[in-house]
Order: sequence, then structure tokens, then C-alpha cells
Amino acid sequence: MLGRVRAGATLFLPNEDEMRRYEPEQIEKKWQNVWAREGAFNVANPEPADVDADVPRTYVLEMLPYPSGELHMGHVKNYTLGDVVVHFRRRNGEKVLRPMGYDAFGLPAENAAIREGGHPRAITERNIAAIRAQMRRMGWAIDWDRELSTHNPDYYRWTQWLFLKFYEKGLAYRREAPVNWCPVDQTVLANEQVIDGCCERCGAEVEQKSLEQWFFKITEYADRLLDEMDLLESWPERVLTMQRNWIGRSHGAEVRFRIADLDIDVPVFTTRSDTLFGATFFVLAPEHPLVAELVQGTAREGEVMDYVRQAAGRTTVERASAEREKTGVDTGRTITNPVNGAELPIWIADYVLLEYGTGAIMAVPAHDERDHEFATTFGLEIRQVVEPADGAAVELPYTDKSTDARALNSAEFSGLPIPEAIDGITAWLEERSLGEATVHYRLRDWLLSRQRYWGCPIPIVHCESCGTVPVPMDELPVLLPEIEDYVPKGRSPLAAAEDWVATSCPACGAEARRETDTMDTFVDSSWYFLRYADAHCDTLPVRREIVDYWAPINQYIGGVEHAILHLMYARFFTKVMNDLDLVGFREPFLRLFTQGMIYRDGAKMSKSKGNVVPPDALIDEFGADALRLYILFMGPAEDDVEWQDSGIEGTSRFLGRLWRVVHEVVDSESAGRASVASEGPLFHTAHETIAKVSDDLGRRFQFNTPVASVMALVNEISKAPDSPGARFACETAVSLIQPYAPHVAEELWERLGHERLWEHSWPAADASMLEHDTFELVVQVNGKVRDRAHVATGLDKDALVSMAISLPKVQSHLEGREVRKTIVVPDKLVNIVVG
RNA sequence: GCCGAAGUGGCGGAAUUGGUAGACGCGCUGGACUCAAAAUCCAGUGAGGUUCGUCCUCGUGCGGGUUCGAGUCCCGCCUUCGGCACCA
Repeated sequence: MLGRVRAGATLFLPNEDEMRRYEPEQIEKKWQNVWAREGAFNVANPEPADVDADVPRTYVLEMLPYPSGELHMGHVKNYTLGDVVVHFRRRNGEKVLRPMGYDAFGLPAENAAIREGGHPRAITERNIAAIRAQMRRMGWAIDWDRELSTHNPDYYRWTQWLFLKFYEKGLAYRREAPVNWCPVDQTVLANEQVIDGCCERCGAEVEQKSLEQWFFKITEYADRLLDEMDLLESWPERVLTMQRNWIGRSHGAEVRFRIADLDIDVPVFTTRSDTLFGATFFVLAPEHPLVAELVQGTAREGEVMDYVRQAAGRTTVERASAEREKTGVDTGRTITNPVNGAELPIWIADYVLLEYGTGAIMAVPAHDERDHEFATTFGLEIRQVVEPADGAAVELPYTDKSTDARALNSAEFSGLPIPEAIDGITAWLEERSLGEATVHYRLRDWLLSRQRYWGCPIPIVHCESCGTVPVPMDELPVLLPEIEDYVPKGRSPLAAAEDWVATSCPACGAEARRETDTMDTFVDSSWYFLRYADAHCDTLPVRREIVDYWAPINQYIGGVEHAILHLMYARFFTKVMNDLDLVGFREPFLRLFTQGMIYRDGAKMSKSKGNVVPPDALIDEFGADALRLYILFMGPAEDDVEWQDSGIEGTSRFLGRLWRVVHEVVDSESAGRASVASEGPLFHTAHETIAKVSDDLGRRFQFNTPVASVMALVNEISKAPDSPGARFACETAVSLIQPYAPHVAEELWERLGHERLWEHSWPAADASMLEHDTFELVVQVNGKVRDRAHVATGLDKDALVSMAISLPKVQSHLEGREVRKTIVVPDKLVNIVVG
């Protein structure tokens, strides 16, 4: 760079301007090397004596990346956000753990291997190397000594270990069950991975299939997943709401209806036991096991069974969306209502779902929209048993269940407000053993088996005589076998590794076969954040005293798209591990921040849309610091924002201006123009900026406005680089921008004659500098601003009012009118109300 | 349908406790420097009016309301986005 020759020009020696141009490439490399060499952001695990020591510690974590090709803008935003928090907290004296890893198992690598050849491991590791290099180029303050990847046997050994612990506790079990099957990916999906009846990954319409599968009993933790939300410090309300909806707890009663002819009881679940007297028919889901028995040998058998077959042929999507018109068929049977002995006709209809409640309902058309629609379609009786508290006539269905409504035509319960009627009728049923209060959930158990190659093997052996037998803990890890062909054929590709599959039973020694399913990758990512605490431990997933020192995570940051899946699974794992005494806390993430997405041309950035902005190209052109600044300056971090190419030019210009201003001030000092004064407008502005940035980062968790205030400070310095406060203001600007632009900040800090800004404590605003001798008094007449005046602070109300009234512009608005009232906000505003 | 969030200049956004709407940035216009360009710097930039006065009126999705004063609080709508959805 130095001394380059320009065509047709005289030989240039680098002049001062050239040496001092802001060239991000060199300085970013320089400081990245320093930090890497020093392990500047590594933190040691505590020695036993330190555990109780009074050093404030913080665990800041962003969701780990899936190593798909390279880093995208969402990653840049996520990790830069975390980086600002890390630097801010470090410089505020906290010991901060901030690790990084890769969620390395999963379908995309396997599909790429099928498409392009090669081993999923090779593809994954190549991607990891690329991402790691990009992360270093971004200059993120990461403790690289704790790096992990979920596909390494050192890691998945402990995933398997945890699976076996869950198994021992009865929380991992195998059963045949109707499952969601993706015909394209040729694997099963958890309920959480089915979106509108389609595969979350590939969008194919999901089919139902019956298979032997492994499940985690997450339903056993449904109440704790809901109730322990109280332990969280700060989660976005909408994420909590999404989880609550997903768990879907509903309180009600199970009521037994009796089919006298067949001598059987059929339970139903209802949240409205108050409406039992209004039940006029009864409906079973088409898949309900009793259906065949009900109609066997009756005149209706053919018609009913035809309907059942039709319903079975309908996909989830059709059943949910296509025709909302109610269909159904009468079985000709009746069932007895336990509260009044009424005989109700039994129908079969697909608006009743086998998966929810008991797969059977009592239908109350007067007070339920769906039952009402069905009754109207098929001409069934509608019997009103709830009315408004004032007895007014209402249109049916009438679904109010608050105290504004009361029971009607309900024997001794008539007249009771609905909440009391619900309790009363439920108690009445319990006394007679006809039903009891129960709770139902929407949440289903977590289906974790996958019929794919690139995942963590399930450490189980199937033995003819012993059944499912866990692989002994000391034989872990069960290594993923090498195979040739990853193409899914409806069974797990692992089944092809015959030498691997064939084994002996750990219990009886007989010939046995290994489980060939692998685990859902969400299992891997449900505990990785704990492993970071003790990343190299080879006796346990993590040692209790170490994990309890760091975790739970103080600040977790990631995309809202994980609001349900990852975040709920991770909470479940943590709770189970707490019950197993492996960790001393019940919630993994005390504070959660969900960042918004980055759009371009109105759409999410994606290769197929061709609207991707690759971070590398921007780093080449503007440097990592300008990119880091822009990604956070764009708008509130939690909002979705539109990428604008010209935006990064703005933050790049800002860094250039900061660079020049610092050099001007340094030059000005060496020319002897420095002043030792400690008063002047720049001191005030600098201290105000410190206060503003500290408050935004520390209390408000707001990342865009600090950049704006530092920009304003730099603008002010550049207007008066010779003024007394210029050096202090420059140092302040550099120090405050350091979490955002650590490389250029470090370089300028050095040129200002200091060193190691990343370890320098965060500046503190001097309260006396935040006070002013004068302020701008706003004068309103009838609430409209009419004038402003510079006035000494601390004046009393009367003084302010008389000063306000004396202003000529105010006078002209007061003319001839009577002052009725004056409102004074001290040191701020006077409002004169005139008639 | 239910639940949640959000609507502010040409654009991204700021306004923290009800007290100066539009900070900061982008874009645009004009100017300086330059043979020229880039870079940089200076000035202007919500709309309309205007006697060009840092003068007036209007202005934060729409309609009402509370208040001396509302982008901010209340009531009713509209739109957009996200989640759930025949959940009994």
C-alpha cells in the first residue's frame, strides 16, 4: 500500500492523509490476531474455592448455528447483538461466558450428500470450517476453547447417556403410534414439526402412518412447563403465549355416559359440565375403537363403516381446511346422559378428533358453535340451558360462560351463575362416581425417532427374549456406522450397516439387533448450552458444580422461529436433568431476547429468491465494524427490518468521520493547541452520551439508539476539534462504540495513547456534568408551543410564569384574553390557559 | 374465529414517566474543493399557506373520548404481521 505509483503521476510518498485513511482490512486483521493470540475472551472455569467467590458472572448465549453453507445476515445480527451485550457486561466488571458451537446433525447435510456425493460428515465439517472463519472475521468475542459440535462422538456420547437416563426414568419409551410421515424426507416428524399439515422442512403434505417409535414423555412435564414460567426473569410475552397455546391446558371434567344395550361406559371430556342438561346427541370420532362394535350386525353397519373409511382417506389438510361443512352419520344407537337419564342418539362425525380429549363428545348445540352447526345440518334437537344473567332472549349458540350467564332448565342447578354451575354439576357427578374434574392438554409426547442417517444413534439393543435393552453406559458412545447409501427407503439407512446392527444382548448375551433409528436433532440442541460450561468433561455431560456456577443462562438471544420447538424442548430437558440431580436449576434461560428477521425486497433472504446479501462481500468492501454497526443501527433489534444496501455506507462513513476526528484532535494537541480545561459544551455532551448509551444497553436493551447518540457526539466534535473537551469527547466516543465496532475502537484507542480498551472499564457519567445552568423553557398557550427561551435552571413557578408571559410572542397570543390557569413543569415547560 | 404485536416524512427509524413530533442515518436539492471525478465538507429537506417574520395552519392508520396538554391513556373500528385453530 505504501508508496504506490500512480500511472502518469509523479511518485507519491504517503502523505499524512494517506496514512490516516480508515482502512478496515488491516486493522481488523491486526486486532483479531491479538485477541486470538491472547485468548482474550476465554474464561476459566472456577476452582472449587472460586465457586462461592463474589465475582459477578454472566452467561450470555445466542442460539447455535446450523452449519448450512455459510453465515447469513440473520447470524450476523444474532451474534453481533450478543457481542454488544458481552462487551458491555465484561467492561462493567462481570466475568462473562460466551461460547460457540454447531448444531451439526440433520437432514440438509444428508440430502446434500445424496445430491452431490460425499459424506455428510465431510460436508458438515467443511461448512463448519467456513463458518468459523467468518465468525473470526466478524471479530466476535468468543471463548473458542469451549467450541463444540453436536456430531462429534465426544458430544453425542452424552446425548446418548442422557437418553438412557431418561429411559431409566421411564421418560423415553417406545410404542406403536400413528405418526406424521413426510413422504419426501422419508421420515417421521414431531407434531411441532408439522405446519398446516405439511412438513416444516420440505413443505410436503404429511401422511399418517402407524409405526413403532421412540417418544419422550414431555406431557408429564406439561404443568411444570406452564407453571414454572414464573421462574423466568424476562421472556417476550408472545413467546410465553405461544408456548401456553401449544401446551393447551384446559380444565374440565370427564363424564361417563352409558350405553345400556352393550353395558359399556363411554367417557367424554368437557369444559362445560354446566351444559350437560343441554346435551341432545353424542358424537364419536370415526377412528374411535368402539365404532365397529356399536354398529356390528345392525342395519346401519354398512353406511357407518363407509363413512369411517371415507374419513380415514382424508388427509389432515383436507379434514382441517377444505370443507368445513359438517358431515356425519347416525349409528342408530343411543347413550344415556348421566344427569337426567335422557337417551341421546350416537353419531359418528369427523369434526370430533380422536387425538384430543377422549375422542368422544357430548353435543350441546345450544351452546357450542360446532355442535350447533351439526344439529342444524342434520335437524337435531337444540335445547337451551344457559341464559344471560338478566334473562334476556339470545340467539343460539350462546357461548358465554362467565358470571354474566346463568344456568337454565338444569334441575337444581338452574339459576346458578355459570362458574358455580360448572363446579356444582362436577361435584354432583363425583359424588355419584359418574365423572370427575380433570385436566387435558393439547401437548403430545415428543416423537424423537428419525429414519435417517445423519443423527445421533439411539443407544438401544432389541433382543428377542429381553425386549428393548439399553446399551451399558460404559459402552457409549454407540458410534454412527459408516454406510454407502444414504437414500431414504422408508426404513432407517442404518439398517444397511449389517455388521453394526448385529450385536449381542447386553442383558443375556444372545444375538440381538441395534436400534437403527437416529434422534431428532432437537435432542442434540436441548442440552448443548449446558455442555459449554464443562465442554471437555469426560465423566459426565457436565459436572454439577461447574454447570451450576455458570448456568442458568442470563441472556439468551435467538430467532422467534424457535419460540416453541427448541425453547420448549430445552426447558423440558433442563427440568428432567434437575429431577435427575444433574443440574441445580429448573429453567435454562432466565432472559430471552428474540430478534427480528432481515428482509430484502419484501421477502426473507433466501437463495431461491436471489435476494441474499452475503456478509463476506460486505466485509470486503466496508469492513466488519461497519457491518456490525449497520445491522444493529437498522432498527429495533426485535423488529423485522428491510435490508438497504445504502445503509451500510452510512455507518461506514460514520466510522471514517470518527477516524478523522480522532486524528484531528491528536494533531491539534501535538501542535500545542490542547487545552487543559475541564469545562465546556463537549464535556456535557460526552457525559450525556455516556448516560444515554449505558442506560440503553444496560436497562432498556435497546441497540439502535446508542449508535445514533454516538453519531451525534462525533458530529459535535467535528464542528470544534480544537475545543477544550475534544479529547475527552473522542475518548468517550471510541469507548462507547467499542462493543459495536471493536476493531476500529481499539485502533483509535491506541492512537489516543491508551491500550487494551476491551478490558477497560465502561465509562461512568459524571452526574454534575449532566446538570445545566440554563435550559430551554417551552412556553405554550392553550397547549400550543408559542415560544422558547433560555432560562436559568431552578427558578420557581412564579418566576417562570412571569418570564413566560413577558415574551412578546406569547403576549401576542394572550392579547385581550384572560389567563385562567397556568401549568408549570419545573425546568421544562409553562402552559398558559386563556379563555 | 381466538390470542399476541405493530401502524410516525420519499425510506429505516427516534421521542424512556402524558409535556418541544420527526433525533440519528439513508435518499434528494443546492453549494465548496477538483481540469474532471471519487472522497470530504457546508447549507437545506413533513405538508400547505405566507405579509418570507425561528410567522400561521395542518400533521403520528380511521372515528370518538379523557386532559391545561395525547404518537403515548380510554372506547370503537381498519390494515398488516406472527402464533393457534372443528381442542369439546
